[in-house]
Amino acid sequence: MFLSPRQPHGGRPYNGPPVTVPARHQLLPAREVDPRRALPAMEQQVLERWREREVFEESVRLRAGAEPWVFYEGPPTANGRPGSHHVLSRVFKDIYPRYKTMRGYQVQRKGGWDCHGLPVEIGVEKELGIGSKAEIEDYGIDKFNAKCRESVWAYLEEWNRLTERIGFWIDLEHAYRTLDPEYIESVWWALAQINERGLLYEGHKVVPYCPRCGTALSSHEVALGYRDVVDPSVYVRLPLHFPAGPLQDGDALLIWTTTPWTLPGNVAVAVAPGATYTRARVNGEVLVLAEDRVAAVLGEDAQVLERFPGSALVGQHYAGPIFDTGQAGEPPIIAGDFVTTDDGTGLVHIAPAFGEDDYEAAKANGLFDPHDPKTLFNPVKPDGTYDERVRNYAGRSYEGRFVKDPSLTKELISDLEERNQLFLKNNYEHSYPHCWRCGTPLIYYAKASWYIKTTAVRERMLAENDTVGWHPEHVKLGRFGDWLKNNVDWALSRERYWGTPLPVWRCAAGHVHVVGSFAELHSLSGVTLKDPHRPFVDEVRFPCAQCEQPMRRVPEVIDVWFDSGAMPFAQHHHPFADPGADFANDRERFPADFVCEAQDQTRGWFYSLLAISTLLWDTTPYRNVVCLGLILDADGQKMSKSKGNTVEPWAVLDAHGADAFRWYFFTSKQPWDGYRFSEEAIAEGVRQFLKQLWSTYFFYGLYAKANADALTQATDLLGGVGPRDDDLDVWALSRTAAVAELVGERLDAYDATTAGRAIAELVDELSNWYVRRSRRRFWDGDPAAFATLRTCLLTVSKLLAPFCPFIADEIYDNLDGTLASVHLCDFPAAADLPTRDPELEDAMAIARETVRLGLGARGQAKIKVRQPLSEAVIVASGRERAAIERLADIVREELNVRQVRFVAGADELGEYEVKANYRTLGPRFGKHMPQAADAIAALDPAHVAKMVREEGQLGIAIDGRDHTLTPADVLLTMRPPEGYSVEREGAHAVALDLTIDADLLREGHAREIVHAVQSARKSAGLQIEDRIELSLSGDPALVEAAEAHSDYLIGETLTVDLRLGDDGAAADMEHREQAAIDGLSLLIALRRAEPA
RNA sequence: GGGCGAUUAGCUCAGUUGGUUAGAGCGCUUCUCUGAUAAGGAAGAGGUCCCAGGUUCGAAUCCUGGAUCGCCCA
Repeated sequence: MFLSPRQPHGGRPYNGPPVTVPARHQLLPAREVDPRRALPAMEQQVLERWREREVFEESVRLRAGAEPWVFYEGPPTANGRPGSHHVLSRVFKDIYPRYKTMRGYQVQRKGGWDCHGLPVEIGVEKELGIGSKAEIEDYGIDKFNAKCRESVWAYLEEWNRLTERIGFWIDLEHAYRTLDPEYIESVWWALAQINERGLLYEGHKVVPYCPRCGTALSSHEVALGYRDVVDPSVYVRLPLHFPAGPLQDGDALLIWTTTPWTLPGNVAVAVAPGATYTRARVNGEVLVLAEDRVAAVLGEDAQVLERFPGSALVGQHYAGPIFDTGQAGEPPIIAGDFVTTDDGTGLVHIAPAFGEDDYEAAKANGLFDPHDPKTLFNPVKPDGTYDERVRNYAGRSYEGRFVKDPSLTKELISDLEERNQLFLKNNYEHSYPHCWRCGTPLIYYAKASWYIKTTAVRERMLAENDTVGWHPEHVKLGRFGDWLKNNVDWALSRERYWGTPLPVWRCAAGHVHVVGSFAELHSLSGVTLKDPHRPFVDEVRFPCAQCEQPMRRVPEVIDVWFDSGAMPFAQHHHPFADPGADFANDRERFPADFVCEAQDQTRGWFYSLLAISTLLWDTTPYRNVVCLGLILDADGQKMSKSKGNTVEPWAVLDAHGADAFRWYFFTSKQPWDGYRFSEEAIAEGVRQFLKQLWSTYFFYGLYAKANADALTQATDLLGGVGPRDDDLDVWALSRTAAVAELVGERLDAYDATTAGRAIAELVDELSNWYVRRSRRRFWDGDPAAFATLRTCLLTVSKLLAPFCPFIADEIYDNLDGTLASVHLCDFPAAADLPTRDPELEDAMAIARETVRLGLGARGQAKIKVRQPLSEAVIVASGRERAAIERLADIVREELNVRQVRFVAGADELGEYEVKANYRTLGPRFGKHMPQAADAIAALDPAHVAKMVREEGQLGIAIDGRDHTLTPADVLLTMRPPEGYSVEREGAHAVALDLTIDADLLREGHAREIVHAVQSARKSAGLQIEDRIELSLSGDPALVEAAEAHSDYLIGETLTVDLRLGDDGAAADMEHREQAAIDGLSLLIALRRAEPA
């Protein structure tokens, strides 16, 4: 039964620390409710209670042995202050685990911290006032890394505080940390596994590189250093030795470059295979270039001799190399899909060591072996100077010359000129990246780098991705699927210091050994590392198994995304802590049922998780992913510290509370669409929802206290409250059940937004309809009303628990408290919920609509609702009429009329109009729909109404053919007559009789007087249950009205002694007020009556 | 340049498989109710559903093209 305490299924009884649950009658709340309670302060108290009762721990313990539901925490870095976007992801990481726990699953939540990486290093560099790798090495890698280790935790305390404050339940005490030796060992193990499959290799990566600092720059650093510069723009002839296809003797290819220093690295020329190329004659020579570029490059006088597609050039060779570098053979023309004809000549010189497109194109055409770094032709040394191979054809060496030296550029160009290969030179102004530290122009430069051959599992990753539930759905095939389709091998290594060391050792002969555990390293070298970080690990050497030469570790550390992507197993120190475990089939640990991060993680964590798990176990590491959008400020601007438009989480929490913060994120919009964040929006949620809920809860508490005696005796309602006789009770319970079903269904679909909005709607209905219409019964102490509202509130508190865990727990604890927290309860399931009565839900909707129309009619006539009227005339028939008749009392009271009368037809109130129902007839008539609609509109509405009512069908001729229409096919609409106070909508209208006779007027006055007395009671500071002595004097009409309705007056105002028209009595009362009613004056005097 | 998403009232957002006159909240104006609610209710003002084509009896919704904004990539 719904109200009875239940054992949560799938777990043991509560056996945590002793919990004090106040002994009390169940319909009575444990504590009084403060209507103006500040929510943040309330939340602090709830937090305290959670700590005392160990509610989080217990909520997990309780489900021991139950089916696991696995959550992975994507680790944040604690070296920066947490912001609002962290609150966003953390509350979404909280709501679903809470929900699933209440559904009976066991949800372990292990926290985690990402500790390595460039952001940490940069923070330390700033702190030390240094900015280059040389300076770090001068400072000492050991000391530098020690600083990094420290600074990782700079804001740990604030992270922990914020995590607790927002109600994010996660085990921070046993959080995994990517810097721990155990974690690193698991990462090593994974790399060794990948290596055993032959998927770890050394290749090249073309990176923005500062030749002076000798360091690669991150894209962020590159963005810091763009400057407008003037570079030479040179067009170079490449003669042909053996022209073929469309090419002829004496033709030359024409290429364009703004970086002449890359020409010695040339190994090919790329063309766009689909574009049109020409042989064009200008000044007696024939040049080959894209047709689109002829006029711009050769001038208007150039003569196009022949056109052909770029593909006709592919496979031909030109005379080369451009500079004498000792390269053998003639370089080829290849296809490049990146080649455009927007600038240059449509023929692009390819130097694979100096451009990413170049590198990929050369690799794709087999111009070097990507798995053998030595085969990539790179004549530039890491210090930015040419090596001994570069010379001109006169034999002059360029060895040792710095490639960005302007005088070198001049020499290279004049060398081309001397050989008659320079076609044109001018200047080119463009934005070019420079080193943000030293100002040197950056070069794109192929660095040796370690790769994981993820392309080997690309198809597998795509197949696995297909099984993942992405939210929003479009990420699967869109952003993420697209990324996977274009997957390239994972560049794993970083030439940095603070990171998981790459466990690769190599000897002078180039033999490679990948170490997969500390034990293995010990057995090879005899060394036991206390700290596996650099520089200690760098010192470990051991003899090569093949050649006996010493093996030394390569200097790189690994990409931090590999760290975090390894968390499914590394957080458990698998396989070292659980030898022999079948991890991939361990339902308690793998795969995750749920992960949740911001959308930028598609290329970050979501990818690294999938890649690693696919490499190791051929399977996805997660089943459902929720992607969160970006938080913008109220003007749609990205939040950033420099703009000063960030919203500090603490300010929001202090002012509005965690529930309000959470509620905003859950319900203001679908989370992946991003937010326009403002405190005002959060405050609105508080007013609209949290305060309304609190106020309903307060109302319950207030009247429960006032009726404590009656409720204490009403024990029969507690065993199990079935459907009540009262329509409002049944309706409220039915609506609650309906919303509970919907909320469960939506949360199962990871749609917290729709679920939350449904809860808000329910609370609104309870507050503004159920309670509003049931006040009298609460005033009278009707236990059924209390039991109903209590059931609804408790159900709401359970539905709301995953969303707003604080207010939900406060309400539960005070109204029920059987368990130590609402978070130990089961989520309301169908079997626990009150019975649905869809017919009544429907009827109530119609009744409310009728009331709305009636109030509209009153508004038109400008007659206050307090003034009773004799009659409301309602036009309705069939289902609607039955609904309103069933709920006539509610309609009557709400409209304040003495009776409601029904008229079946329009006859008395107006006329019908008849229209076709497009929805049913459209599919039937198709193209003939307009004729059908016309024919129906031409019918006599009264006849249609009669036929529909009496026959249930209607014959009609359309285009000379007979058709039978059902009542659903026609829509009857009211048209009101002139001069009536009528509100209408659809087939439905309400008219009010506006005659106010003396009797009605007296009753209206009586109600006004009661209202005035109630205000006086309130301003006199009386409690709602206080009895009073009351004296009314003044205008005779008012006194007369009070007399005529004295029973009503006495009952409403709790008067034990009523004096009318007695000025003397008024003089004795402490509290006197002058009231004006309908322009008449009334003196109200009252005092509290002593209890008998 | 490519991929993805968004565009509906002054603002924040709903809008189910295409169906009659496109909704809510906030804000504004007027009125009103209230012994729970700095709340609620009624009425009013406020819309080329980004634009242009197309499909259809019928398009905010489906298709094509374009614009603007955002994110990611190049």
